[in-house]
Amino acid sequence: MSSKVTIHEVARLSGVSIKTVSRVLNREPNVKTDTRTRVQEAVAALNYRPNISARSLAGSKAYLIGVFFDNPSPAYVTDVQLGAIARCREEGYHLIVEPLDSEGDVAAQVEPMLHTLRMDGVILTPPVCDNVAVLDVLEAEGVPYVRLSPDQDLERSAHVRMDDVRAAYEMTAHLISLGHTDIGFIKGHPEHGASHLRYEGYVTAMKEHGRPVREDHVEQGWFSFRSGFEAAERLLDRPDRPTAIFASNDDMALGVMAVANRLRLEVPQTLSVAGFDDTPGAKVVWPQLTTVRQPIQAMAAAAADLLLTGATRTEGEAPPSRLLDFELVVRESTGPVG
Amino acid sequence: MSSKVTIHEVARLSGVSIKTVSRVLNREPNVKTDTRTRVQEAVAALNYRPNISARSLAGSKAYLIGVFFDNPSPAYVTDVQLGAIARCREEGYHLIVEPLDSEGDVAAQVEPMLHTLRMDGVILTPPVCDNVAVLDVLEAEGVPYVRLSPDQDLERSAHVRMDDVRAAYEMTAHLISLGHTDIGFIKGHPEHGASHLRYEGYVTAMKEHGRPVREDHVEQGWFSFRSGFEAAERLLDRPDRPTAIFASNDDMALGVMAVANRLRLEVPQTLSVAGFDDTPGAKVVWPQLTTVRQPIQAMAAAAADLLLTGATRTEGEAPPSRLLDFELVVRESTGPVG
DNA sequence: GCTCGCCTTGACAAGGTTGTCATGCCTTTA
DNA sequence: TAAAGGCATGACAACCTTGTCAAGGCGAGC
Repeated sequence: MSSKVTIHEVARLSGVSIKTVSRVLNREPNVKTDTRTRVQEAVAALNYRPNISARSLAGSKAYLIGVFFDNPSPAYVTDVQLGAIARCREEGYHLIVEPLDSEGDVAAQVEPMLHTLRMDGVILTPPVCDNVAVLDVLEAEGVPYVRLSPDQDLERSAHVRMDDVRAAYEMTAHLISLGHTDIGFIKGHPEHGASHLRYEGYVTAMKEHGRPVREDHVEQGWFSFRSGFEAAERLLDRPDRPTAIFASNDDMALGVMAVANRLRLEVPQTLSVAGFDDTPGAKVVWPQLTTVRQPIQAMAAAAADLLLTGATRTEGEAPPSRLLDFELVVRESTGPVG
Repeated sequence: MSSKVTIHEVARLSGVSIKTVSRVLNREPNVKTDTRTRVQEAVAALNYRPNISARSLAGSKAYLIGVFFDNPSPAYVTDVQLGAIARCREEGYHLIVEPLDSEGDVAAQVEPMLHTLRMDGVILTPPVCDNVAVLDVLEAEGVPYVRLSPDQDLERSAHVRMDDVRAAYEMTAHLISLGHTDIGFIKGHPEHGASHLRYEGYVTAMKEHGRPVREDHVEQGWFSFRSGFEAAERLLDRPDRPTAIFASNDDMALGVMAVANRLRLEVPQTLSVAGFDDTPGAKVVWPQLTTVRQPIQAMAAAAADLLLTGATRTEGEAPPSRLLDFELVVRESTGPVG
């Protein structure tokens, strides 16, 4: 059993009042350096840790940040958690995870948990971050929130995102620099905002480099392995096939690789393949996939930071936002035209 | 802003004392049905939700279950969270996630968080679940915990696991039933307990079916894609290669598939490949991988259940444990001997 | 009819921290 | 020199619920 040391004992040992100990713990101003030091020594000596329940009952803060998700990708979710925790720990905050069941009434699930356990802030990942009902509840309850890679209504709240357009532009430019002219493209799920942005980057890069965007070299996909596989079959099983394919995400790119294998097309000698997201699967394939890495952990950390510093509390001002840099990860699936 | 309704107002509206409302909320016995109903109506009318901080300060429960992990597999971690949450929600508990940095002093990370935020229980995933220092801290702090798939010292605490031996046995039997005689095996990381169990299942099945275990058809791997790839190169790049390979996990099995592709061996016509774990990657490969599914969500739910029902509070008795069933997932990567 | 004991309920303290307000001292300003 | 204001600190209430203990009512057994 742990000996529960209270603030009382720290006060007694350091010879000050409870309130002063509290001030030191909360880094409040107006405490003599001398006193502050003495208290800190007592805290260390007794191995005292404030009781979080008492804290949040008495004060306004709960020392809890929520992460709501409804995201099918475990890798994404875990990265968000790791990034958020990294920042939260510095301030003594904890992370509470709330998977949402998108099949049901999401807003109805959110309301009780917000009500019971007053979190100091919530991080929303796609696609929940675009669920208007959830945002409404959050605002009604007065809980600050930050959205990660939101798709719609950017001005509505604080958010953190990455420049999908430029990333897709640079990946396309990378393929062009390898000598490719006919670069196929597989679009993502049409209802996912990133799809349009990535396509836009591809088109812009092609045009700026004087490459025509051939209608018959652009296929619609749905972000799934299968849809990538099928799109690749249509693109590759004919004589005038492209020498490179840029898929809007890794899963679809893996589908392209599978078709290439099946058709006995050497990657990257005969066909270059590029993906987007740098999922774990990108490394679990041979050859390893060239892709774009989203700085997910950093984005989540930035979101936590906005929450912890109170940057979301803007009166009338536009909500703050952060735009983080992506990283082009060039592996073995792309190479010069053979 | 949400109107903060207190238990006081519920008491006033229903015409009973605060304490009686509390009794109803906590489903305590000895409350007249009539009274209970009246209180419940008032709760509903006011949309009252108890304040969790006040609850845990006054009472013993914190309504928080922790999940500690240090697991490189996002899919695993997410499944654990989903499984645990499913059970926790039923009882109004929340999940607090604490990724541990295995590079540092893990026990030192655990102590403060346990001390600050008194969780009612903790779920430990591999490999943290076998970290003796962490278990020591947990016990010193008097926090109940349940381990998932622990490897050592099973009797030390409550735990939930799956029968790895039998699963490996059945996968091997499946391959044998398809007509395979020379079945290669790739072992997992030697310091991971599951490795030995899975190998044991393989050996037992081979022997019971009168198949010899050829030393040169068993390779050491480390659970990584690369190690599977390299092991497969050794197994396959020779005339007397096996007609089937059973890898101790999916990542290594995917490595095998990559080598097969490279060597132009048709899967499953020329070579059958089986994995273990049913990771997302198993479906993102062509042909899709035959593997063993661990009921991770169910295991986590069982762990949460042990915690919530107080089953871990055994006085002198042996700690409780649960053994869950696995599932053989037969997909396209295994087939009859060609 | 009386005692015993169970069921039902309520009054009150406790739980550990923060917020508010008051106090005393020291420094600056007129 | 006196007044004003800032700094450092402490006393005490407040936060909202649960645990403890006592009390009243009622039925069963003798």
